Order: sequence, then C-alpha cells, then structure tokens
Amino acid sequence: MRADAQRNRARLIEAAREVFREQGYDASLDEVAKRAGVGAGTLYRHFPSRDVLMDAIMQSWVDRVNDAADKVLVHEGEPRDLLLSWFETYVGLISMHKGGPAKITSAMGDQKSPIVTKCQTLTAATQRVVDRLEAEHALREHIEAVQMCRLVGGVAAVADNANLDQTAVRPLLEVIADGMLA
Amino acid sequence: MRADAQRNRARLIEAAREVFREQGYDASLDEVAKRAGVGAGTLYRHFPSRDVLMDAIMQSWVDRVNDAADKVLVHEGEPRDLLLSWFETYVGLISMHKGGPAKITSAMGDQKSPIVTKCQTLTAATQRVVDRLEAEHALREHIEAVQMCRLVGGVAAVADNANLDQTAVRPLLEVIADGMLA
DNA sequence: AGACTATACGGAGACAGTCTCCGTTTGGCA
DNA sequence: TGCCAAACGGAGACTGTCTCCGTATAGTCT
Repeated sequence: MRADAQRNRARLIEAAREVFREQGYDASLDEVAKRAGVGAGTLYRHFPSRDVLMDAIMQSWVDRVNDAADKVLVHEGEPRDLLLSWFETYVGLISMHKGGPAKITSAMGDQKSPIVTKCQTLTAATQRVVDRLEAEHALREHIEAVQMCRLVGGVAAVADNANLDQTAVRPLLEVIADGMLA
Repeated sequence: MRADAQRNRARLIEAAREVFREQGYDASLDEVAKRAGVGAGTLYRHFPSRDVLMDAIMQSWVDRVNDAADKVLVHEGEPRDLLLSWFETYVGLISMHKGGPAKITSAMGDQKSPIVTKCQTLTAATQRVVDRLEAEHALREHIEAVQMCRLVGGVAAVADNANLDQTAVRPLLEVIADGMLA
C-alpha cells in the first residue's frame, strides 16, 4: 500500500473513532471524511461500508476483550459473582459506541457479517467463562456461549437504546445469570 | 375534525400498515404518503413523526395484546409453562414489523416517548401474568413487569435483527423464565 | 535527476429520504 | 350562497450516502 494511502487510512480510523464516540454509530460518514481531512471518495475506497469501518476501529478493542476475560477469570469466588462480573464487563465492552450493542449482537452467529471476527472474539472469551463454570459444574446443561452473548447483548442493546444506567441493568443480568446457573 | 381530514388520516394509517409490513419500520414516509394518495405535507400534519404514526397504526393491536393475555391466563398448568407461553406471545406481539421490538423495548419506561400508551398496554398485560404467578408464589421476589418486558423485549430485538427463528429464541426465553421462577 | 504509470486522491453531483412552507382548495356553517 | 378556518399538495430546502472521473503523486526504472 502506498504511503499516502496508509496515512489516510490511519487518519480515517482515528477520525471515525472520535466521531462515533461523540455522535454514535449513526454519525455521518462524510463528517468522518471531513474530520480526517480527506474526500468522501477516499473514505469509501478504504471502507466500502460503515460496518467495515466499524470493524477497523475495533482492532485494538480485541485485545481489550481478551484482557478483560483474563481479569475476570483470575477472580476467585462464587460462580454467580464470576458470571455477573463477566456479564457487566461484556456489556461495557460492547457499549463503546451508541448503537454498538445492537450492531454486534445482531451479527452474532452470522458468518457473512463484516464484523464476524469481532463476534468470534466475544464468543471465544465468553466460552472461556463457560468452560470454567462448567468445570465447576455450576452451569445448567446445554448452555452455549452464543446464547449467553445473545441474551446479555439483548440487555445491553435495550439499555443502550433506553439510556438505562448500571443500576437498572444489574437486575436484568441477575435474572439471566440465575437462569443459567445450576 | 373535517371529513376530508378524517378520511385522509384513515387512508394514511392503512397505507402505513401496508408499507411497514412490506418494508419494515424504516420504510420511506413519502412512500406512505404516495400510497395513501396524499401529499407529504398532509402526512406530516397528521403525524409529525414516524413514532406518532407507528402509535396510530397500533390502535387495534392494543386489543390484541389484552386478548392474548386473557388467553394465556386461562391456561391451567405449570407456572413455567404459563410464563414461557406469555413470553412467546409477547415476542410475537411486538414483532409485527421489522425494527418493532427494538423500538418498543427502548421506549419502555420512557414517559415522554410517543408510544408510551403502547408500552403501558404491554406492561399492564405482563403485570397480570406477574400477579397471577405471585399469587401462586411461583416467582422470585422483586421481579417487576417492566424488567420482564425489557428482558423479553431484548431477546425479541436480537431475534428480529438477526432473523433468528422460533427454535433459536425458545432457549433464550427459557433462561429468562428460569431466572425469574422461584 | 527525469520520466513514467499504477495507485490513490478529491469533491462535484446523482440519488434518496425527511420535513417545511406557502399558495390553493374545500368542508361546513351562518 | 358566501365566507373562511381548516386542510391540502407538492415543490424544494436540507441532509446523508455513495459514485465517477479528472487530477495528483508515490514509487520505480533508466
């Protein structure tokens, strides 16, 4: 890739990160281009769709997910606490941008989605939590990581849309946790 | 209201019902106006926003919700079956249009939303189910109807977005039910 | 260094959807 | 029948998406 192309790509990602944080997932893409100091054509050449751009933004986020899972898994204690702690972490991780939870959760399980890799990162991390709990025989049978992601993602999507705060989300997560624990 | 205004209002609702069913909640409003055979101005005078129009469409739906609750409550049997049966009914009721579940669920609890009345209808119906289960001491404590609506609505929203079918939704609802039952 | 060309850029503009404004029409009343 | 408040319609302003193509230039070759 030519040096100028590489520079513009980086600028676009940086600008998009800013704009999406400020205005949510629906922000104007032309605004992103303007903020990056490039033409609209350049943006669309690098990122043919909003989703592809989204995916690029989230590169660094993958590491964050894995670190978060590490941190949660170190914690010793009741299975219920572990599970809830992962749920809250999960909600935090997918709620970086307005509209993010819905976007991510609806892509969950869709192999053709432009953000598959991100979903896989999330399910893999969740799977680690599931494995740990299953080793302790703390989970009911037939609980799959994808289902967990969908349920918790659904809560996050609702919370995001309705601007619920953490205190309102907590009891919802508790219900899900209790529904999954043995 | 003048006779022509009344007629146009009815036509608009009819057209919107059609168009939304065909194209989902994001369908063009100008298309709705065209289909109704009126100008865009007329549409926006009657229904200043998409939500207000949505609300009008759902008038008949209110009766349907109450009927559905009646029907579910007659059913004798295990509390778990009752609850699951209401959940499935609920999902069906809010999934009439694409994008509907998210729209409705995110308005849940927002007193200023244009579709408050619809949300109230839903929570009231859900409350009846909660009351019944509480009378049988089948529910955990501190379970509120709004929470139930949010959780089930979250699942419905995800299912709607990801085009999940009923067999994929069922286990999610089971988890919620199990998390709420004593 | 200078020339060449594949690669990348920019932004005008086509297109689509939302919503408003205002000149025109009409229902219903006196 | 005449009046006018109420309602209509649709042109067009505005915003966002995305494409096309003339222009610029990074990297290479001599």
